[in-house]
Amino acid sequence: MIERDLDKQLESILKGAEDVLILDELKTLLGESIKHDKPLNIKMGLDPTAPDIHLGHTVVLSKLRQFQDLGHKTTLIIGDYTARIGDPTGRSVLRPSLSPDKIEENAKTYTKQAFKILDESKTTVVKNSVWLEPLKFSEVLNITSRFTIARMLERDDFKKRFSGNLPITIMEFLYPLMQAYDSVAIRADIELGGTDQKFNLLMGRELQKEFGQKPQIAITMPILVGTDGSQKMSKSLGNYIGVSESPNEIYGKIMSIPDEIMIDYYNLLTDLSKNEISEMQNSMKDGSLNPAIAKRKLAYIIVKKLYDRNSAEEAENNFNKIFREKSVPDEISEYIINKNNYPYGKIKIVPFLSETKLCSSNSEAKRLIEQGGLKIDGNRISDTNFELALSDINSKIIQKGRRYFLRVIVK
RNA sequence: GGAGGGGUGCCCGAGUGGCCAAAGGGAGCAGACUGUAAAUCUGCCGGUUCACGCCUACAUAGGUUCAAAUCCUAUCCCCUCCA
Repeated sequence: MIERDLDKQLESILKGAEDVLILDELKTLLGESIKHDKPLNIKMGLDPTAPDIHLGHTVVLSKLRQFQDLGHKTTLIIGDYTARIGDPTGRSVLRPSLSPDKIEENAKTYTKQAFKILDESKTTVVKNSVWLEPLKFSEVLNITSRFTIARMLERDDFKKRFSGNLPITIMEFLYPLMQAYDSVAIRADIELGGTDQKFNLLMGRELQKEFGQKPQIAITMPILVGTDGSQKMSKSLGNYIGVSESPNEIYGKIMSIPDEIMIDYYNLLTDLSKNEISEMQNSMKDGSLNPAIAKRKLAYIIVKKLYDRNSAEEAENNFNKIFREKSVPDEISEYIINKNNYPYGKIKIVPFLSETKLCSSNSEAKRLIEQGGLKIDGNRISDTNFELALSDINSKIIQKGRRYFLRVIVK
């Protein structure tokens, strides 16, 4: 069922969006859709170039989800064919191409993870190899004849590479056209993407016109900044939060983002209304709301979104235990010692730490102790020659720094 | 086909015969501080050794030298320009 209230639809659609091309067309389209009770076809593409998706991807996915909640039809395109080329967007160098096997594998985990955000029952998933693979060369020529090099070079990244004498392959030129053809193939009414996708989304409009279709509306979403607070979230920069990471991990990583980007996260990743968010922003500014509290709430919301209420609560408790009360989490992984391996009943601490993988080498273990980062049952150990006595070590907790715990079990 | 540039530690990147386990930055780890795993400050950041040291490391394989990331040779890979 489509949401009948046009303004309500608009508010939801526009929240967080960077750009809508073209807004008036969108209004008309929504109006007609409501009038005829006919859902719109919303397109979003994902290229399975890596095995996991992260919060950055979920910005656009969440927008797609909103459309689902508004009663529209959504199509998630798995760009298995386009992934073979690799989207040149924002790239200063040629991407390495991926093997079909790898792509296939990635596609599986991608869709699975995307359903943490999307409503599976309302999503049509298709691979674009379905229509791109069988295209004849003559058809490709037909498509390519409609665009000029000059038009392609309007794109900033291509322009930079071109003028900087960096290579651009013809294949890369084809990428935007392929994505555009996806829109033709599924007769998209609206396509969603990151701001960096603007060019590609516009190509879709143009190609649809060439094929006698009504051009799609392009809605772009801002690029999410990574946990470092400065660069876009990406796996290769190591500043990402993966959607399949554990609740504790996600909660903690959110807590580690700089305060300044919190509002962005609220805007792009939560369902809070614009008003609620700006209220929060003001309270932080005038000092009535501590940023730490706002950040905890954010972390909670995101874990809840990706998992469920229970996981979010557990993650919160865990965090509080460790960092606020500086005590020990409820669940600690165990390390089992076989006492037969230690006939003298004593274990040297340094090799023990590397054996448990708490430290990656003896030197690191030694450093840790010298720097005061090791505690056993809350007592700081500062002697690198310390020895554990098997007789009283059972079920004691080894703590590295603040966040790593291990319970020792003697058997 | 020809000419040229380059491959350095987890990543980026400096280093052109000894003072180099290799500047600087980032990431990571630890400590202090904090109603945050924010910010900030401090320390650490190849392995092994109590330590002197030793071992492994600057694409790969050889060579020159008392001494090589740095010079030579071959090989592999990447990039640019001309055609």
